[in-house]
Amino acid sequence: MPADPLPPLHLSAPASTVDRIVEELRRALFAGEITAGTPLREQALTDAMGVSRSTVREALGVLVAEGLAVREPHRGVHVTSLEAEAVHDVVTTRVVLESAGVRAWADAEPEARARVRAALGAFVAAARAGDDPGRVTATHLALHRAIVALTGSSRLLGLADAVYAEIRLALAKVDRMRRDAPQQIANHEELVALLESGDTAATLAALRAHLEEAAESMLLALELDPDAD
Amino acid sequence: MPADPLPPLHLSAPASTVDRIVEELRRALFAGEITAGTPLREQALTDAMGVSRSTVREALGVLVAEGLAVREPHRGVHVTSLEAEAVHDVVTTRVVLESAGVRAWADAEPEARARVRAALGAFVAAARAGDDPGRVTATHLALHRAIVALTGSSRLLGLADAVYAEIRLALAKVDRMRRDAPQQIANHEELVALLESGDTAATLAALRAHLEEAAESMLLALELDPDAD
DNA sequence: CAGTGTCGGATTGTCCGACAATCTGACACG
DNA sequence: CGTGTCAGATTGTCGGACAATCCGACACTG
Repeated sequence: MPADPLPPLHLSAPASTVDRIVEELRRALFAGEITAGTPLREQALTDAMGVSRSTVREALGVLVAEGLAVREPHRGVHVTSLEAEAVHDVVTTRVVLESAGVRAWADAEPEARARVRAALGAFVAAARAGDDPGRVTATHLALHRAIVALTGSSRLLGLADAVYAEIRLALAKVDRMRRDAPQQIANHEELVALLESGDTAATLAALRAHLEEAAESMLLALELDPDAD
Repeated sequence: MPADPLPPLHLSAPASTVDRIVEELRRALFAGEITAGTPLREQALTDAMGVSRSTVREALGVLVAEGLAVREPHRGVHVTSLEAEAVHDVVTTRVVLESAGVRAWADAEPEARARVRAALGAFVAAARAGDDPGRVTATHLALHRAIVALTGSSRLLGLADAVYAEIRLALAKVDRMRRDAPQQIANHEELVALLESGDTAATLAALRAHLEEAAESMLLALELDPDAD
């Protein structure tokens, strides 16, 4: 008998230069060192980071694919900025995508449901601990993502990710200045409780209300935002 | 008199080289000229298409971002297998997006509703005339697109476009070999009639049935095993 | 002065050639 | 039969180059 067939192991490849550039840009974005709307010039980044323009271009492509930046032909790449109108549009989109997840709750894989519960737990823990605000935002988004994942569709999840990427920056700002963490926790706990209850209509209503309220907070955060605190 | 303030016009930028490469690769993929799992070598594509390797690399990045191909570090990019599972996934996604349009019918802008009727007319005309099969597919997709547009959300429309881009060529193949044009016309006319009737539930059911049937045709056209759950 | 044509610098899109790092398969070796 | 080694193929990154395009300033016209 062969001893152990070896447990499944996986080795993460050493980060490529492109990955490191993307990572650094992401960090600067979320830290607020690069504000919304700022153009990301290829030559400037090339000089600043000591890599070739080809590599910078590829990194910018990744950022654009993630929705954190936008590319306009012959005009360059600039950091995604949310207009008020866009915020409402995002709400409409999120309502559609996440409602699909809510409707799928009953027929969803048990693991998918378990992942929603786990995501809720992680979010509550992070929000209660009041750690790293970035971590709160990440777990918050992860919860909403898990709801979309209830549909079991990788494409829907991908579409949702595109939307989340767009609002991640604004949401991070909201989470950073939000004083009502307990209220947020309660809202999400209620949402999941409604899901578990099986009352789809009520859940949908609560979801829509929650998303619209979140949009309000985002608009507020975006407006009364001179710069550093 | 103060002439018209000019209606909103938009000009589509001429396709970049990268776009044309991506388009050509997509075509080859759906045409079966490149089978699933085939590695896409940069040098080979460079030679075959008469463009530089940098450009090919960027195009491959787009394909990977779209999920049509996979990149493994230092090993290259290879075509993902368009499994039957993917087709079902697309149906789920389309049902969610287009159902949102159906639900929005009552509250939609009158122009948006008018555009659905116009799209239906164009599709029926093209299908009846049996013209250019490409035109049939275009008007067909335009109709479904118009339904999503009922939501009034540019983002939802953008997400739908991403999905349509992925299936456009497969759908063209279906439209080309489909002998049941009259049936197709009837289906879509019924769908819009249900919309007009205001019976949302019935419309949603018809939509789902239509999309699932379309998926069957697509699987058939792609010669895939229709069984996957 | 409003509107229009023109010019130059800045920036992107694409191309080319190069090289190190890494992967793959074959082959020799114990 | 398993292991070490090596050459070729392929990718990742670099640097430089040039045309196309965009942007702002400026001169011109009526």
